[in-house]
Amino acid sequence: MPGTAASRQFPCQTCEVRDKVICAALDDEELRHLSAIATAVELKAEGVVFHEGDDSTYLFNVVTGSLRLSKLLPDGRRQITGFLFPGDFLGLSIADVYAYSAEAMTETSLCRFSRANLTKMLERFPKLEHRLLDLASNELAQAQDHLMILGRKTAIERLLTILLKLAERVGQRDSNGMTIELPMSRTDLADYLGLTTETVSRTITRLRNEGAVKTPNWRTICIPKGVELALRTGD
Amino acid sequence: MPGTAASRQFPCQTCEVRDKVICAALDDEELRHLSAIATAVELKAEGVVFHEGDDSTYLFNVVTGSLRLSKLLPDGRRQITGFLFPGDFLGLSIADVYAYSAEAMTETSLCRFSRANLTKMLERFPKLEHRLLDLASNELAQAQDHLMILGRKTAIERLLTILLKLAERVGQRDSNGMTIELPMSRTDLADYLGLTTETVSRTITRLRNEGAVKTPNWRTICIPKGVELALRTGD
DNA sequence: CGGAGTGTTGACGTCCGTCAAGTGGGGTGG
DNA sequence: CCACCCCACTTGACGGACGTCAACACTCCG
Repeated sequence: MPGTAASRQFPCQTCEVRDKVICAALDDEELRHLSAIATAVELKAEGVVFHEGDDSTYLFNVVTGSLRLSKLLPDGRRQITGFLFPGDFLGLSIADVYAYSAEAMTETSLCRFSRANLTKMLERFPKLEHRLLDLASNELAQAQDHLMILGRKTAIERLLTILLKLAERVGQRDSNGMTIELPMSRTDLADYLGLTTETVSRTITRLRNEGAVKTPNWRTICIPKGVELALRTGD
Repeated sequence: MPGTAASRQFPCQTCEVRDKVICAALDDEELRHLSAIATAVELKAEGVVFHEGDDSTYLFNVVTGSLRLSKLLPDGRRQITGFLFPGDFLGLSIADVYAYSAEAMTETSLCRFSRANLTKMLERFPKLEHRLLDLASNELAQAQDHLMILGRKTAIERLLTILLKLAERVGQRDSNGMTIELPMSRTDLADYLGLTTETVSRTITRLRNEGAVKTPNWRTICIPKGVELALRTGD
């Protein structure tokens, strides 16, 4: 019966990412405790979560929206190390400062934990720490794929690789193939892929001319069904 | 008194990396249990620990020596994702297969755990899992630095970055500056830095001509004291 | 309608890759 | 102990992929 102590709803129970990120490791009773130390954070497009070098006071779940993680060289050169989407975790760091900046690419909502509180939860629920290790291992594997992109792939291979990866995260499948609503600018893509905006633009044009993709507008990319299959099996 | 049950030595107690890797998280009593599931593994130079795609049955501590981790594209292009030295941990993977190959660059000894056994230990000693998360976070931060190298730095910057990093891990400091005994070939360096052996060679030559390094022989690089300082402060 | 921002296209330059020919040091064997 | 070879490394000549700089196009605003 609703309203009784045993069945009262708390926010996490109805969360869009209840079965992802760190929450997936906990049952409802345990999640109630985690819920108590969580704070909702809302960000507009281009809003800053934290800067490289800030004290790493908080950790976050991504609930809705999209983020970019980036590092800067002193002269301004930028490398984007990852794009985050709902269900991703943010803020793992052994040092006491963040090793990268995190910015919203679109309107975004996060679930925030203070490091101190979360550490206590980890001690209480070892399952949580196990889940974090899984997430970290995943990130590590992704980073290694990214290293291969940057170190050894050509511009066109880089672009196709990330398009396929984005298709898995944010793609809509229909009878014609995949449609991707890009949350990021050409500059963001370039800084992720180790290229310039001009090269990204030229490469997309080349793909369009070859019939590999369609671009109804700047932020939308369609991959026809046949092409997608060919790509997954290796060109 | 030596020889009694309470004080009997077991191998881990005298291990060179007792205070590093995952063992640092445990006291002597706990370490005794970990010791029971560990197997020593010895490798010659160029020996293979495992291949990309193998079942990830084991995890390892690096005790002595040096390893390279690498991924291959179908056409043979190689990206080295990391170099490992004593105290590093090897084998973190969420999937049931390794995401990269691991090969010894020099004579190497490892401490091997089966995944199944180690998982049991993690349940028994949450401190161990916490330690693994720390190690994974560290690796993640390293991977992000590596992404910056590959995506945004020039050949000479790439080389200087890795030389400084190697100096920290395997460098000998004396009155003249740092001396690095490189465990890896030019090809390994190239595949780590996203370059070719020719470019690595030319870049080292250039550094030598500019007086930034000395190379008594192929595998030895010296960084004079003044140069090292200039590099750390940003050229 | 006009301006600003993002994306595209073009002309040209450059850094690094490719291909090929040395060079030198360590190991083997005579 | 020396001669030879092998392999890793170096060096040179050249080319190409991508970067740079600049002009232009499209769209979203007011």
